[in-house]
Amino acid sequence: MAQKETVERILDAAEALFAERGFAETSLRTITSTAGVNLAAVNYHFGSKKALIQAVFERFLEPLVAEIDQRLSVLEQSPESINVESLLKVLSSAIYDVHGRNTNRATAFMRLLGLAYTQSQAHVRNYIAERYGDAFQRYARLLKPALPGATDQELFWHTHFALGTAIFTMSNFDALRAMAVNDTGHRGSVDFIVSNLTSFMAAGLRNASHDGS
Amino acid sequence: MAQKETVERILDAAEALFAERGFAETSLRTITSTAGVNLAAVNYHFGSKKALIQAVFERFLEPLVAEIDQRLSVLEQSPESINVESLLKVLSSAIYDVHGRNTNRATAFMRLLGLAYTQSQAHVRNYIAERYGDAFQRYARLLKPALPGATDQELFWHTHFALGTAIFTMSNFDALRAMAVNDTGHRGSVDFIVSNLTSFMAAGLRNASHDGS
DNA sequence: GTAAGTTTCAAACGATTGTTTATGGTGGAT
DNA sequence: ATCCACCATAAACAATCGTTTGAAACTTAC
Repeated sequence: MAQKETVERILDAAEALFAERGFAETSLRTITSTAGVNLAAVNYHFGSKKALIQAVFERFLEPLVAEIDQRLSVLEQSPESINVESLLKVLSSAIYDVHGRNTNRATAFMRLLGLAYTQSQAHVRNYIAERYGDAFQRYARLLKPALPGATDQELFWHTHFALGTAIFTMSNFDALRAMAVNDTGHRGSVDFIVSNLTSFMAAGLRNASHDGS
Repeated sequence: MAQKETVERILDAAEALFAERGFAETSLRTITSTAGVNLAAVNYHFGSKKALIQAVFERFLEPLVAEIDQRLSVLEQSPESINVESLLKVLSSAIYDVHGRNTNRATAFMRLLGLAYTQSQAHVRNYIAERYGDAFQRYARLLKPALPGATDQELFWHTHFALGTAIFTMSNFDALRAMAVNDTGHRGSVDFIVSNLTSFMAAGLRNASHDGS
């Protein structure tokens, strides 16, 4: 009866529970019990809870970064098509491609990315920075000529403003959608939200530099 | 020797520690020991840890919301001057006025606001939503005519995109400035960053609706 | 000075946490 | 069948958590 490996069942349960409640708020016992495995299995297969957290991130970041890297290479082959929108599109469609139409997993992934920043788990941030710093640098190098007229200082801050917009939205995705139902009557499709988010970020990146101050 | 009341010393320590590490990651024992009070004092004066968290929020949200409310009333007296920039300016200058040039406390305040969203403490979000929902609604009602052409759905999401931009930036203010020194050689003055942040948010709010999708 | 009310204090409580141990079971190779 | 590496299991471990307790210390009022 196609029993999943213990390791994968732990990763599945941990991913969902971490996304739902955060790291500190999720105990190994709830992870192992929803995974249907023994408590000691986590420490046996991963070594520690911290290592489990990193394993969860590695499992979904690895294919995502590979996908982004490939798409950037494609984009570089026709440099005239490189602009803010196409660069942002690389990110959103990479996410979409990796997780397909499994929106549950996609939103879990988004929340995890947000938690990586906001939950003060230093080891997670260090791990991500060390492992995927190069990919980020490559992206930044491509973004720079797409925003002519911006100083290095402005480029830095505007990039992180945009990053913050995306991460905040992602990490509160479910809560925001619930509020949207209350306030507007519509939950908003993922496509609608992502498209609006991209527009917002692009407009901010483009026009912030040319404003008053 | 002007000994602060126990209650205030607990609030001071809790505010700083919560902002630094989050709620679940901060134990009552570290709070009481850095405050120099007995462990039982928290439960004696506040009743529980949850009540302490809410008290921390109440202490800094109360004067801030009052300040914002007053500034909105002033703005409403000359309706022709209501636009995206002036509405954003209300928020930034209200924060500046409440915390003065005490940037330590201002950034702690911002991180707390961010944590209220990201850390999955439902009781905190419920408390804030229930207590300050009206103030938020008032702001949204003023923002709506300042963004003509946007549907209710777009207005909701763009507002929260902008909110996310600000909260993310502020809640990682120190870390971002440290990175800025590495990447650009400049730390960036508070005025420079706030001004750029405001421009970014205004541009996003303004132009997101008129784009492709 | 005594009594009542309020705050502080050290100590303990029960519950939960991540981790470890010691025991058994399983499947494949010799 | 014997051995061995691998994995699962139940139980216990030590540490930490929020909370409670009961008595001591202090303040206030008469």
